[in-house]
Amino acid sequence: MGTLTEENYIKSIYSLSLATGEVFVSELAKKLEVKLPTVNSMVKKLAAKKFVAYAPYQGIKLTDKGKKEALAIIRKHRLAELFLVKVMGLGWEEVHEIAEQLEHVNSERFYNRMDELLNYPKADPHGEPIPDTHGKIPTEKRTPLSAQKEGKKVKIIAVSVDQKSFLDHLNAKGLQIGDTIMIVKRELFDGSVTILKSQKEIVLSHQVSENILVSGDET
Amino acid sequence: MGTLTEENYIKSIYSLSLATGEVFVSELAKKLEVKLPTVNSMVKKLAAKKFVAYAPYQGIKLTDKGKKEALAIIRKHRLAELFLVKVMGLGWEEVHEIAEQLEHVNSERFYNRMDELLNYPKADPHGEPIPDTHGKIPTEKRTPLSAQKEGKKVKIIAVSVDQKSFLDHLNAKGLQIGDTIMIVKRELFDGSVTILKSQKEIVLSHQVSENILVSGDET
DNA sequence: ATATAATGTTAGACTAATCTAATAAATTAA
DNA sequence: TTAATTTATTAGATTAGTCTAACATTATAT
Repeated sequence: MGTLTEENYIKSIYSLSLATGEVFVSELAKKLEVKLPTVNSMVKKLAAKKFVAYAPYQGIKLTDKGKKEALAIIRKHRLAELFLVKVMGLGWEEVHEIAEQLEHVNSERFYNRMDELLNYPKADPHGEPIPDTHGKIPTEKRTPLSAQKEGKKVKIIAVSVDQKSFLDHLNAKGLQIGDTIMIVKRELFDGSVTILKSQKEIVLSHQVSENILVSGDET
Repeated sequence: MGTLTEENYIKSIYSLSLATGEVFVSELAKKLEVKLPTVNSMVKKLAAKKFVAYAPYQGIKLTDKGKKEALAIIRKHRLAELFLVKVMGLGWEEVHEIAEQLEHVNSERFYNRMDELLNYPKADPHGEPIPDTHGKIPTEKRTPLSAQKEGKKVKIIAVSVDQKSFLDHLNAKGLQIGDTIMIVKRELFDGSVTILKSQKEIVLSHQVSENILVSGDET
């Protein structure tokens, strides 16, 4: 375990490097809302502690140790979110901020008890998978709603953003994780998508539909 | 709200100054496990922020602002402890450490929801009163078990220490908050006390009995 | 292929929280 | 009532995390 700040860097490096396996100083600086030199010196420190592999002017990569640390934090964050929703009755759009704080609580007991009370859940309220104590992530095929063929029937399994404004929008449209929907129409002009959920048509902008993840393959 | 460190200083100042209304630099240093100059500079900072009133070589006193802050932190700590016991099923002897971390979580929503789920409780698992959102503390007359007359029947309402070793000891003796007991004998020699709880005699050392608080007046 | 733009690094300073060593004030004891 | 002891303060250094300004490298665009 590192400091709170180190944990936040590791978490961000993890999520930003998911796609390509590495992340650049500028991306991290933007995400963490600090200046480039700050990231630079922090990354050197994380490298000294063997959380990341890094050479000047190259991308930053997590080591196995760093990945393990990242997954431990993510596990805590997602368990906390689900706990806040299921046990404490809060809304999925308001738990992210609280979980950002709870994820730094250091207590195996606290988190293992949560896991137990929630009956070893596989995903958080946004559909994101919850790593187990060994850092193992349950995987399920998922693609953006925006990439689905017209006529296809799919299940919403996750959202790829957890900003309150976005979740509020989904709440307003009456959409949630687990819903089965049918793709009615994809507009070429603006990329908006019309879907059918229990007899009701719902129109989603491209920006929204690309952040809704559904079961199954790409088109 | 101050920093985490400031919050810990304010909390300690509050508890150490409960009896006399003030606390000395050396006491604080001991409690917080830091050196005197560290406390000295921190106290100057807290004074600049109007959390404490302080003049060199004098005792440290919380201002009204400081008291309010202290009570807000204590409220969060005690709610968290009770929540961990009642909702999460942890033991009263293991929740203190976790609550020390949870008390710094910044979320009205989180704590008010806890309060609601616990049905606006008056005391934590150790019997300590829980301040309300305005910092008001429910009071109840309480005196150490060690100061009770032989033959008296009293109810255990709190413990004045929450070290795991002490609570483990009470668990082993089968005593808990809410128990009604009778004082059988007070030994003059070593101050130990023999009590009766549901037909069973239990012997408690002076050190233990002075940290068990019971209903009612002094002898 | 060189100039320009974008990105990354180094140097040096700042704040928060801590420390040790030296000094000062207050208290206690002779 | 002075000396010794305890307690508190000041001065100066250290580490973590941040910043700005200056410089260096890499990428991009004529």
